[in-house]
Amino acid sequence: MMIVEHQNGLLLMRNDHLGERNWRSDDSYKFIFSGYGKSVFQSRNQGDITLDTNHFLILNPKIEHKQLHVTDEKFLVEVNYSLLKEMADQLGMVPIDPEFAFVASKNQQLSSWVSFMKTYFNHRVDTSLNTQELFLDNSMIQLALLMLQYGTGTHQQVLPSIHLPSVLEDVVDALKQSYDMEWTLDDMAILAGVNKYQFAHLFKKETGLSPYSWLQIYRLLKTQEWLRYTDDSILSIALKVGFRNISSYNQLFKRVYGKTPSEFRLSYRKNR
DNA sequence: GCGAGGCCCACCAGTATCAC
DNA sequence: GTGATACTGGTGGGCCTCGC
Repeated sequence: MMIVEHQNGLLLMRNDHLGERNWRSDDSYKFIFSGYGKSVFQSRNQGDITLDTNHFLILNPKIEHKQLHVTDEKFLVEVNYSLLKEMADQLGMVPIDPEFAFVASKNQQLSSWVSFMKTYFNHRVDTSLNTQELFLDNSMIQLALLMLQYGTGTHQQVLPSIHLPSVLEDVVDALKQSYDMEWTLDDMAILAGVNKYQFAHLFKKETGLSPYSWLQIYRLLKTQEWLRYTDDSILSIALKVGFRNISSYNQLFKRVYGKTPSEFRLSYRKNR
């Protein structure tokens, strides 16, 4: 087991005690990475989430959660609220606290960051405290930036772009252009030129989300701007982006952010 | 009374898993 | 890698509550 503490957070790698009985919650953002096989986490308000190999999850401050299962190794970084908020401000993101979506994601740059950190800490020799402090100063800033860039959340209006195989790239472009249309798995598979089983499998492997879930999350992110800056009804906003009724929109919003669209709108206006 | 939003439930499309 | 199938979760519609 290895725990490295730093003024901006904490890094933890362990191969024992991979399940937790107790609910946890504190004031930091948590970056959780699944390096070997499946990991399952549970949030008190948002249900369970499964991470496959190289998928990550970001938990917001004060989210009550516990880890149900981890394969072989737990990799977790706590990033202090103040660092992430400062980075978000410097990047000119919306003037509210970033809230990350409760979804599994995959990103090559974050996978590389984790891999580099593991190599560094597994092979360091006689590193002085000053050296380690300096290394972590920069590493935590890098992670905070990557989280804001590639973690899905309220600070974004579209899903972060990632490098995809060309067979998926065309489908994702079409979904982005026509997100308000009705799509079926068959439509997407035909566009990709593969059968729907292959397509669904590949899509999940590359993005961390199933095709339909990806589209729903994309639609949901699109609605955030309307919720913040207009007085349009929740119903009309939901219909605008392609949801067919308000109840499915409400359900998804609550599962992803732990609050309803009207609560989201209210919290933004309170903090403005 | 009316409209907006939330909750509940049955149905079915989409997803995960397993066998080949 | 592909296809079948059991399971999951999104959808649609009815009903309830709340505020105007």
